[in-house]
Amino acid sequence: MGIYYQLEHKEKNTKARLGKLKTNHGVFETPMFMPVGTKATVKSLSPEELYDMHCGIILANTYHLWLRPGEDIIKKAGGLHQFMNYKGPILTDSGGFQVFSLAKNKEKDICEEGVHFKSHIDGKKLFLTPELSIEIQNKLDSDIAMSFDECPPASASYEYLKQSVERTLRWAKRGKDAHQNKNQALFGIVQGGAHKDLRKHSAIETVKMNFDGYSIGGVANDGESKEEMYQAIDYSIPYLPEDKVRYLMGIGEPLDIIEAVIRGVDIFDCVLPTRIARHGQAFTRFGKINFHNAKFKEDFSKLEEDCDCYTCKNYTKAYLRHLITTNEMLGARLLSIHNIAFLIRLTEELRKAIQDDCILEYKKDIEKKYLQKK
RNA sequence: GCGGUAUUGGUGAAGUGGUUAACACGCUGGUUUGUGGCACCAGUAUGCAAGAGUUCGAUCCUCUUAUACCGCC
Repeated sequence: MGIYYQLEHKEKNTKARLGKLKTNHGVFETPMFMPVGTKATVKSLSPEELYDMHCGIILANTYHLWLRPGEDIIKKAGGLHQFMNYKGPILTDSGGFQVFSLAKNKEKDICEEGVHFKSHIDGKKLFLTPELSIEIQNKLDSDIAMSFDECPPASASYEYLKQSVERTLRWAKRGKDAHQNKNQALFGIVQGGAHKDLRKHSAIETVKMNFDGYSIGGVANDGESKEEMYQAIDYSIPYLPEDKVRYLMGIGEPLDIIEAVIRGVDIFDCVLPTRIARHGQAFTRFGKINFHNAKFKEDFSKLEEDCDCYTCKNYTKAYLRHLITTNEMLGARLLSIHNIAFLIRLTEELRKAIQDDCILEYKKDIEKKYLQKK
């Protein structure tokens, strides 16, 4: 039955919206942050833990699962949910982003038919097409599949972006035609860099194809500025239908999430909470903190006193610093738990603020604390 | 007591009679936004055991002292 988005409330002063997304694996409220589990695992967390953290939906990656273990094995296992024992909704990214990062020579490797690139595992030559990406995702049986798009950086030339948008539209159509799995939703992706006309055109034409939801892509791949990100959102949102969910791909800095929600976005995904955790950093209300910093050596307070995550309930900063500086795997795990909990809580608070029509005040409050640095 | 060898930053250590003493680790900061990559970037000895001498110039040569290790009495 795919998915169903229900708009529940529009915030009075901004474009922020509160909604519910119904999937075959449960309902979750939006705005929502989606942790990234590229290889069918959110690094260091068990699927059960994630589920218990009220994580609405997680993301897995078509490209990585295609290479290992292969979509047929996952199909044999009974689909991605069965395979990884995750009860909640799962979205699969199409591999479009990996194409961007793995195709060496863009001109040569990206052609109308699809993309040539080399496996990051063994260097084997691979060819991914919109049809193949969708076919793989059909087999993975995620709740939401993503269209296979080209994901150029906003810094690309206008001419390049213009052609890229057209190609992504053609690929979207091909993917939609190839989509077979009736239980799986399919999202379209709006591209066009930070150009008003390209975003508008991309959005309008993508919406014409009538996808189950819409994404804004190309804002988190190669040093896009905040300004470019906001433009990409603002130029796309007006052309997206109200009754479909909106997903901003790759964004996860707390303040960026707030800005994007205010501009009308519903869902986010980002590797940041788990990646910075592995590098010893944690989100807090008072900004990001770095456990490599010597000042935590004898700090026996909790990471965040008012956070109810497993890490904050049980461990001190001094211990977390010790785990991080000694490169113990528990350190990365405990910080990942906290960082994901932090972003989930942030979206919870945003939903409350939308409900109460006070998201601008909420933003001001959070910004003041977040930027002051402890 | 006599001989030999050694003594370079927090650590392990390169090195040369001549502008800013290599490298690694550690340490101190920072970066990370649809995850190939627990990664990347930056800073970190005004000084080469101490003192004196030779020299235009010494961490590198000479002497004295200290310390360590190895022999011998």
